[in-house]
Amino acid sequence: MPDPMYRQIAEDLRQKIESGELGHGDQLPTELELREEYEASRNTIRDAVKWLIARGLVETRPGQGTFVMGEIEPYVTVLDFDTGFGQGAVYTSGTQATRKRKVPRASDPRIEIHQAAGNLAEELRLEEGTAVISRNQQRFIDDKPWSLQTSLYPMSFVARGAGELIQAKDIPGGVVRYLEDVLGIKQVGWRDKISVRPPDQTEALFFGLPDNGRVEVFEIRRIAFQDSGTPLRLTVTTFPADRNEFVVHVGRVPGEMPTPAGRVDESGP
Amino acid sequence: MPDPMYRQIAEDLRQKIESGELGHGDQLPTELELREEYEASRNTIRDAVKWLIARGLVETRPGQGTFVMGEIEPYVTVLDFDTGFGQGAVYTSGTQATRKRKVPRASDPRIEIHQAAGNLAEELRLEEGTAVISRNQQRFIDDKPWSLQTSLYPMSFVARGAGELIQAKDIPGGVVRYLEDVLGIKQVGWRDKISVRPPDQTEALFFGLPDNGRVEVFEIRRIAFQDSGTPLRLTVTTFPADRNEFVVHVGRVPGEMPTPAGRVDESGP
DNA sequence: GGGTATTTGTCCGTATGTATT
DNA sequence: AAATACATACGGACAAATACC
Repeated sequence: MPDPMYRQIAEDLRQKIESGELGHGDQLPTELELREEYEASRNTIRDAVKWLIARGLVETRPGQGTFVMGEIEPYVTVLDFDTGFGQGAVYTSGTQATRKRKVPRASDPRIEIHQAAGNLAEELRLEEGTAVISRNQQRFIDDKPWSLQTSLYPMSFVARGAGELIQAKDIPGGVVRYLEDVLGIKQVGWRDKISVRPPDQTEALFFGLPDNGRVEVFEIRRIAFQDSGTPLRLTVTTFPADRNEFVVHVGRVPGEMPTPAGRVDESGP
Repeated sequence: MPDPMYRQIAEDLRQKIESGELGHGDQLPTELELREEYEASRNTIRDAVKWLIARGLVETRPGQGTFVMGEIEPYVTVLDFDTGFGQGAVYTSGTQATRKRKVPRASDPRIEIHQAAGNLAEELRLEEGTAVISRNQQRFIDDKPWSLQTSLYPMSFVARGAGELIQAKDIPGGVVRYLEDVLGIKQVGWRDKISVRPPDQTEALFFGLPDNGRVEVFEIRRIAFQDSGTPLRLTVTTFPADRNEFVVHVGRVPGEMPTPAGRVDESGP
C-alpha cells in the first residue's frame, strides 16, 4: 500500500470503481463531501482525483461534479482490408452477435503542395526537394470524428495525367483505383507502421480530446507500393487511442470477417 | 492562447523545448528559479510542470531537478513474421542505415491452469469451464524488459501427448513447432487485435513505468488457427507504448525487411 | 433572462517530508 | 552533516461553469 494520503484515497476510490460499487457514469461525492469523508484537505482530495483522471477512471465536469468514465465501444479497423476512402472494414467491438459494420464518411480533401524532405523523402524514395501532393481529409463514423488522414503522392503523377489529384474533392472509388484507371499504376501491397503518440493541437481539437493529455493517438503510416517496388503513396492516418482498435489477418483465418487472406484491395487508410 | 497562468508558463516552456532551446536531457530551471522568472507561486509553476509531464515532455527527479525527456529509439516488431520465442523480427527504429536487428530473450514460463470463461472461451471457441494452460513469460531485449506474454492452449493438447506444455521451461524452437512435431497440429494463420490501455500493476512494475499513469501499453491478442479453422492458441502480449512500434506487410512489399509476403512462420507474439 | 446555489478550476502562501548530491 | 530540489499536505480566496428556480 503506497503511503501518501492522496494515493490511499485514490486507491480506495479506485477499488469502489473497479468493484462496481460505483458504476459507469455514476457521480462521485463532491470534493467537499470527500474532504469530510477522508478528513483531508480539499487539495489532497483533488490530488487523489487527478490520479484517477490520469488513469482514465474518472472525469471531472466543472460546475457538475466528478464522474466514473463511461464505457467505450471501440471501433475496430481491419488493416489488411484496404477499402476506398469513405467505405471500409470498420466494426464496433463487442461480442460477435452485437458487432456492427460501420461506414466512414470523408470530408472533401484539403490539398497542399509540399517539398519532400527528411522522413517523407526517404519513405517515398524521392530526391529531397521533389514536389509532392498532400491530400488531407477528416473522416467520420456516424457523423462523429473518427480519424484524420493525409495522403502524399509524387507530383509527377499529375503531369502524367492524374489531374484529379490536385482537385479539392473526394475521388469516388478511391485514389488507388483512379491511379490504376488513368495511369495504369497498380498497388500491389503496402507496409503499415503503427505507433502511439500524444495528439497535436489539430488532432486534439478535431477529436475533442480532453486537454489533460491523457488520450493519445494511433498513428498509422502506410507506404503502398507499385508492381515495380516503387512507393506509390504515403498515407498517414491518426485515430484516438481510447476508442479504436486494429485487426490484422495473416495466413489463413476462418471467415467471420470479410477478409480472405492474402487478398489486396483498394485505397486507404 | 489559453488564459490560465500555469498554461501560459507551460506553453512557454514547451516552446523552448520544441524549438531545441532546451535539448533532450537538459535540466530546466528549478521550481524556485521559475517562480522568480515568471513571477508566480511555486504551486503554479508546479502545475505548469505537471502539464508538461502529462504530455511526456519533461520528467522530474526528486532531489535533482526537472529534465527534458530523453529521446527514445523505439523497437519495431514485425507482426506478420512469426518467429520462435526468444528470436524474432525486431528492429531498432531510425534510418535504414542505423537499423539493427535485435534478438529477444524469454524467461522460463510460469505455468497456470485456468478455466476458460467469457472472452477467453469465445476466442478459443471452447465451452465455458474447459481447462486451458496458461504459459506466462517475461521477454527481454539486451536484458532490458521488453514485453510480457501469456499464451493459452486447450488442456486437451496435453492429454493428446504434448506434455511439455505444462513444463515450466522454454520450449526451444517454439511451442508452435513443438505442437506440429508432436501432435501434427499445424498453424496456418492468425488474427491480431491491437489496442492500447493503461498498464496493470504487474506491467508497470516489470517495465519500470512511471506511476503517473502517462505511459500506456500496447496489448496484442493473437488468435492462431489450425488448418481446420479451429483456434490453436491465444497469445496476449503487452509492450510499453512509448518505446515500441509495429509493422505489418500486406501483399507484395519490396525487400529490406526479411518478410516475403504471404508467408507464415512459427510461434509468438 | 436573471439570480443564486453548487461544484470544480486557478492561484496564493506556508510548513514539513524525502530523495539526492 | 548540510544543502538542494522535488513531493506532500494544509489553509484560504476568488473565478468560472453549470444547474435550478
